[in-house]
Amino acid sequence: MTAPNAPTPNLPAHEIVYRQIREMVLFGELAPGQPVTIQGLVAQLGTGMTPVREAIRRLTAEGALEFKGNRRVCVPDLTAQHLHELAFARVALEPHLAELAIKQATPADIDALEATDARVNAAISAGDIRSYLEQNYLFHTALYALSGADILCPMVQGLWLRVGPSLRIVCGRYGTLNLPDKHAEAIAALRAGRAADLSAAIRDDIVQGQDQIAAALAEAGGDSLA
Amino acid sequence: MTAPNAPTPNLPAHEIVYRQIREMVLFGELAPGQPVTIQGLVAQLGTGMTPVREAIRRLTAEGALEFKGNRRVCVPDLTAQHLHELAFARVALEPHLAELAIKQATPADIDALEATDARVNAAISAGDIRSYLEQNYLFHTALYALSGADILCPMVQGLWLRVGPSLRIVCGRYGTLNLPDKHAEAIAALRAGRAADLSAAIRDDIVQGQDQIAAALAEAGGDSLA
DNA sequence: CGGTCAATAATATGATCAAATTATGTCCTG
DNA sequence: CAGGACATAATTTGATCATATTATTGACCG
Repeated sequence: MTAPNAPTPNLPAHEIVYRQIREMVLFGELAPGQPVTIQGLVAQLGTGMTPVREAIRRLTAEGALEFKGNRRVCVPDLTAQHLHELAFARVALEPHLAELAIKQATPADIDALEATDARVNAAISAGDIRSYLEQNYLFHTALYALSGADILCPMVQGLWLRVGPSLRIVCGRYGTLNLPDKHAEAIAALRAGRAADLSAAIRDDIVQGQDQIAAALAEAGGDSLA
Repeated sequence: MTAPNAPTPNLPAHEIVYRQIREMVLFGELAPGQPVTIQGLVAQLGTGMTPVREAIRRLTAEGALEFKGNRRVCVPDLTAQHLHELAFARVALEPHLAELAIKQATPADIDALEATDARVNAAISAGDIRSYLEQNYLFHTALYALSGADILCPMVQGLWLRVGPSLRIVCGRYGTLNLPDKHAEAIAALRAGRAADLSAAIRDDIVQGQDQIAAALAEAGGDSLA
């Protein structure tokens, strides 16, 4: 009855809408500072306004969207201070999740991560920004998910949700050439069971990426990347 | 037409409802594992169901409520692992916020904190659990707010939102006698400008509190406090 | 003990109301 | 006479509610 590509017809509409808008933010379809209107999303996604409202509330709570004063919602525009806070939180949490993951990872898990990293490199070579953002996100997310941390993983995903739009801007402006890639070191450490090395690789990856955004922001002058 | 106690008629209803439910969770009016129905809240709060739906989505995103499979929402029941994750995140973030706060705090700010701490102690002496939870939350929140960290502060508040219900259970079960109170040390360090001491005091406060919950959970046997 | 039916609660749509922003026109000033 | 600013009106947008639809739960009957 349903089309073959309807894997989860039981999923509520607000969940679908939430994921759609979330991907728009994560992979840069919505730029920082860009206003987001409920009715615009209703028209764009072809659904009622209640699911859209609920999705926006959720994303606002996660920091992916921001209440801009008078009932106006937009994608947040990061300041240097915000970037600093995000870097601190990421360095505090993500290496720890990686260390937890090392105890749970099976060889099959590591192979899957390596395959994802190959797609990351392919995207970098091809200069495909969208694909790079997706696969890079997938690499980190999949690694952390191995930790089985029910609370910390969603927290970290919230941090990525805040960094996403700015990362997109930086990639679009300076290309995918000198992007951070400590993934190979991370995978090697994961295979060898060297927790400290894995932790360091992830930390370096984070710091490099954040430094690039910070540099772009400093070059842009003001508080904004827009 | 409206009652005299309508101080903010301009605030949207979903915001009001959100804060009401949030306080219920934070201060233990809703117990862990307790199911939360939309219509129950509609009847209890005397509002429409749309604001209630939006508030529930927001709280679910923050981890204060949990989607329990079949479109059922309830207050999460912490396992030992979840408690461990929360303790890690709190220790990673809250002492840092305290250190940031020390640079911004004015004498008036510190006096206000001391007044709040006095109310914490009064609540402990009186055995008033609800007041203790409120004032203790207020003490930490106000301290961290001094840091001016727009991203980290809401993150930490999300952590408190998850701990709240369990803390209430523990207080109700074992009383307010041997609760952690490193607040005096924290205030002294804050006045003296000793960042390391302040950081240590906050960390000890967190660890003691979490250890109490962990002990209660271990005594209860299973994964649950309920 | 299993299956079916009814009741209940959540999901989702559309309509209505209120608020805000934008655009326009007029008046005042240089 | 021209340009800008303020006030007002209109359109756009968000908030809320009432209602219909659907799925799940629990009970009752075979």
